[in-house]
Amino acid sequence: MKLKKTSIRDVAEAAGVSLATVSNVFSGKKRVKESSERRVREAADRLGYHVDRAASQLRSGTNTTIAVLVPNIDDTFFSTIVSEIERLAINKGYDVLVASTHGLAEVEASRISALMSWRPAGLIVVPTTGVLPDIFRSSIANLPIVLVDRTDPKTNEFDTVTIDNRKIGYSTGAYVRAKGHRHLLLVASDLSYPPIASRLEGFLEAFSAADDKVEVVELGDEHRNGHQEVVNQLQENPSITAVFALNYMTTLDSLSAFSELELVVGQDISFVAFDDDLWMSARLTGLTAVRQPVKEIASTAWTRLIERIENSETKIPIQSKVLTAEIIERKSVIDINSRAAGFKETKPAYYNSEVIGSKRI
Amino acid sequence: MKLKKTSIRDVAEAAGVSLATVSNVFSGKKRVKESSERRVREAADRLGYHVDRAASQLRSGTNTTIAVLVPNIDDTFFSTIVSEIERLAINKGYDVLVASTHGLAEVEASRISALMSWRPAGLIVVPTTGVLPDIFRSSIANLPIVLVDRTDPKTNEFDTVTIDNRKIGYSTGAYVRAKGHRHLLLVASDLSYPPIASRLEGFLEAFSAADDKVEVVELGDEHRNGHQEVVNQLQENPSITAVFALNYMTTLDSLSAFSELELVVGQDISFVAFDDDLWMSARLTGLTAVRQPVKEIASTAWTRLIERIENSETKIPIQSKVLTAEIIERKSVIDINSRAAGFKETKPAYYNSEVIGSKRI
DNA sequence: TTGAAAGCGCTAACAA
DNA sequence: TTGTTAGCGCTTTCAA
Repeated sequence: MKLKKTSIRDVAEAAGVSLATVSNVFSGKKRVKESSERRVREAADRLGYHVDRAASQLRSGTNTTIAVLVPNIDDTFFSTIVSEIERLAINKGYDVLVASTHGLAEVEASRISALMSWRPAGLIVVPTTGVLPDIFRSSIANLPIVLVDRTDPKTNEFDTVTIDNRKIGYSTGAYVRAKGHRHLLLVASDLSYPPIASRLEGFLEAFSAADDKVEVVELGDEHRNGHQEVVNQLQENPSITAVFALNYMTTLDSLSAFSELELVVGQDISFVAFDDDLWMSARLTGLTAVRQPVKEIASTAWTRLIERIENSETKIPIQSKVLTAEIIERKSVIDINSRAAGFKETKPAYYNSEVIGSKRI
Repeated sequence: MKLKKTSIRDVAEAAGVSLATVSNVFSGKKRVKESSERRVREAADRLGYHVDRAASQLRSGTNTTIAVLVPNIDDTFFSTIVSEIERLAINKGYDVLVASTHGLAEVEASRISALMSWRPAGLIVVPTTGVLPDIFRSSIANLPIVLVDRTDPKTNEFDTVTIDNRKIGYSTGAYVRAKGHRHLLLVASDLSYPPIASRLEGFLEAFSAADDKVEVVELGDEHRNGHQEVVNQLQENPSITAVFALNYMTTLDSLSAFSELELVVGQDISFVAFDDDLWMSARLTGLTAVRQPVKEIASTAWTRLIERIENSETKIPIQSKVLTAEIIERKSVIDINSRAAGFKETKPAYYNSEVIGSKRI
């Protein structure tokens, strides 16, 4: 039962016009008499006709598709980027093709290859490993490409959009240190990822005085029971007063560890999370977190890409855009200075709600 | 500088074979002598050649693309579905085209239209509104389609995959009631969405005894300051002892409200969250939550779709698959019965960690 | 095992 | 304003 799909020819016949007229109605490239247009649209609707992109693209040689490759779609950071790029692209008449590597470096090359066979007008890639497959060099010559996040901004082969990881690491280090903390635990995922390494590096720069001490755990990017290692570190180093997670997954691992040790954040332990998310503020003790400007990262990447696409004749120099992350200060980092200075210790805030509380129970 | 893309012809010339041979090397549909194959692949690599899908698809009439349309990619529930479908599809040699409506019903029709022009082999749609645009009826005749989540399983036009929302609503109602709660607040997003309405309905069935009382707030699907309405309800009804959020966004709104009122979950107020997420267990008081079998939803939809695609000749009857959600019990729902019966009130668990705590500060 | 040639559905160039 | 026609890059006969 392989009934033929309706084609431009069917519509032309049904509307009593030529192929070219139908084409013009849908492409809008040439004026069509209103009455013809109406008949064409009516026939198309009735027959359920949609322009065939494959044929259109093949014939015209133009392509209004851009491809996006991310490590994981089910990671807020990446899905927000994809979502934002899609919004901007559609707005400009482009369609977006999304692929993910599911965090597998060996999948990356084959996914890129698959994307390439769509002949996209441009490519936005969040490299899974930070190292680009060689496939890029040969097949991608001359295709607009923007690399995002997990990449070295100092590369001079492609445009890049990153955040200043060293700087936000430094700022966080300085922030925590100013609050009086001197022994700290850094929870990293995979130190071989450039952004993670830079965050660490920046932090250590700010936290390098004689009496400063930093422990580092590397949990890997698979997060299998990562919190146990955090628990161990905390137990082995009772003088640790604060923890800084270097990405979202290790933020969760850290919190799990606190929960297991029955440590109250912002009371027994200070904490800085990475990648702000809605739930971090929907707590009694809001989590102080590093917020990456995700949407801005996406829009910057999009702007760079479309600029190259629309000026493919011009030689535009490679650009590396570095954006800035910020610390959203909430209540999870205690100021030890004031305590040391005899600051009057108060009960946790929610104790004041005993009245309401007891009314309810 | 419009340098021509390398085509199958270039590869054929470089390898000294015919077009057909190159085609066969990449499609694998006919045997090719090993030496020819090697020369072809070598030439292709050198020239950076990838089969042009548009041309391939146009000529062959076959299409290995499936399209997925969701309301939002940056929503864990949907992005997990997309991610899982993509994984399964690629495994079978299909490519996935993702589009989102950004929650806008009026965008839905145009997105579907755009997807259709790719001539996909099948379509998986999470309707934004629960009402399908008419476009479906005309243009989609005969195309395999599976509707997921926001749809009425009783439809007999398309295959559907949903969860038993009424049942999980009922179970939650029964659970909370068994814990002794009698006055409760339900926090809904948009009651016009079938799943939300069913959850509510099921809950009310279990919570309908003479002394039961349920307040319902509808916050809308835009979640602008939704938590304020929860705060109001809680203040107006001091006898409310438990809250059930009907979806993920209202879960966050509820928690924000508790935080604003300085109510400790699992102590001053009982709470059941919707859509389990990692952070819900990474807390001192883990959140009891309804977990939807997201991956199973995705794989079921995929299985149904591929079945139809691969048996397009056969008439398969419409199927409605209804999966079951489950309650993940943690600590956020207090058992009021035992309290009422003179249960010895204990300090919150983390008080036992004072020793560790004081060591740290 | 390979090659030659036709044609998928569309758009662009040109003619009317 | 509309119609005619060639051909985009590929796959699929069919013949060698």
